[in-house]
Amino acid sequence: MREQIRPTVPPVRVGNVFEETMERLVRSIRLGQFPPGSRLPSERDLAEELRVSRTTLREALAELKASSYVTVRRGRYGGSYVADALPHRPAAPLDADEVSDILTLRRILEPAAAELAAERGPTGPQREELWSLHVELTECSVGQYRPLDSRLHLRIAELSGTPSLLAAVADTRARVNSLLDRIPLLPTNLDHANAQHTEVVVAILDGDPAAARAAMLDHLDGTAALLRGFLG
Amino acid sequence: MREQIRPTVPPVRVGNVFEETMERLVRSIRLGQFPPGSRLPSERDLAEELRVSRTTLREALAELKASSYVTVRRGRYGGSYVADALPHRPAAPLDADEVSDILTLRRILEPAAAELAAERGPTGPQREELWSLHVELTECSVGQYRPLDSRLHLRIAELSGTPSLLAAVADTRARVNSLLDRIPLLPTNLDHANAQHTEVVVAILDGDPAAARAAMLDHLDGTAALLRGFLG
DNA sequence: AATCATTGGATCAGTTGTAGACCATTGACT
DNA sequence: AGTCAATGGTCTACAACTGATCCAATGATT
Repeated sequence: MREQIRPTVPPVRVGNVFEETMERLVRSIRLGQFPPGSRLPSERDLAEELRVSRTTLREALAELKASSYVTVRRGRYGGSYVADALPHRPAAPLDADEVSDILTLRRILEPAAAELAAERGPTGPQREELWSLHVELTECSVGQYRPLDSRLHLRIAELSGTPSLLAAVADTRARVNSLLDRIPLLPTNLDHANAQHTEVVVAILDGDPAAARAAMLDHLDGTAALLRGFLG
Repeated sequence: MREQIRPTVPPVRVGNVFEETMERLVRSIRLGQFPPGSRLPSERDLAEELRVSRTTLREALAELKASSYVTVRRGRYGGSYVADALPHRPAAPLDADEVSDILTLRRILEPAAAELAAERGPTGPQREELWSLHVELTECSVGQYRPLDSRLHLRIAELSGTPSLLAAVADTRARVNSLLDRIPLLPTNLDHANAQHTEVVVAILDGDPAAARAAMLDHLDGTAALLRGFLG
């Protein structure tokens, strides 16, 4: 008789509400969803979006403030403002299996997203925004590169017109970011990445799905090689 | 000045713990992770896996029992047993955007999973199990088809050797299932699907990635057309 | 027939998270 | 200079969830 194989059922909840909330916020900031210098929604609004009590949200915000992710100002027109340069994270050791897992999934998702974005063809304002995001990325300071890079990639995924794909890309990108935090950010690589971004963006604007996919694949394999290199 | 576009931050938690637990169990059962007739882990074990108190888990199980997903027996060697034929779900109206969203993502993930599975090449026991799952599917009763079908697809995703991909496939498959629950299960389609499954499985066993991807794509587009047809 | 480990069933004190009201502060606007 | 709406800061009563203990039932094993 065949041995009964039962994949484990993943936990309903990881950590408590406070921890999850905290993680969500850090993630959103590192993904460039709230770019450096921008303002978070008011506590009341954010709590509602996250479906969390304001009390709990405030605990998380206090933690973010303590780790200097944000600065908080009171009064009307006050709020929580994202720091201009994000704090460094404690570097955990790289696990080869995890690296391979993340990179494999990303290699499936992002080229498909770029391809779909090119197929759909962005509207006028979307075209301008996509290009300006790219330009902003080439001009920003090194300390702001990662979140703005993520923001560009997420915007492309959004242009695929497939919300679930965007969510999946955001998930993997958050994980990739935590890997990238463990290796240095070299100017040479940035130039290379910027050139590749140009290719991807142009292909999307040209409505050339195959080129968009190919350029994205090329781009991803670049950083993938970089990451694998740091595994020894 | 460019209008500030801020994608919404998804909720930290959807529903309360009870509802989430309940949903997880229903999902696992409908995905064939606990096939018809099989036994769930003991309440203590399940609660631990789901990271939920036994109290809450029991509330969810009580609900499952009430909707005749499971039958419960007391005493040693007792436990919760999955029903032989799963209950029908209330049919919500099909939303065209949601259908397209799910099908698009699935079309990205599952062919990639099949391709990777073929590339890797299953080990001896895995080969036998994969084939026997397929055979089981061709021989089962109509009431058991959906969960066993899902189980086969998940097993293929698992053979990709990429845990995150498996998780993503499971997610989309759960959503596809909820769509499929709204359209009838025609014997003609089943025969067709079984033939396509054969192609996919054979390609994987042959270690032919391109064929595996192509066969899976073909298979998915079949049911996709079916679903789109029911949108009018 | 008796044993007993394992399972579901029930209860309760303690902790975590929520909802809402209210206060304190700020700065654009009049 | 004064107003006031929106924001962060604080507190409290309430609900949800936990974890721990104990009870009741079952059936393979002896």
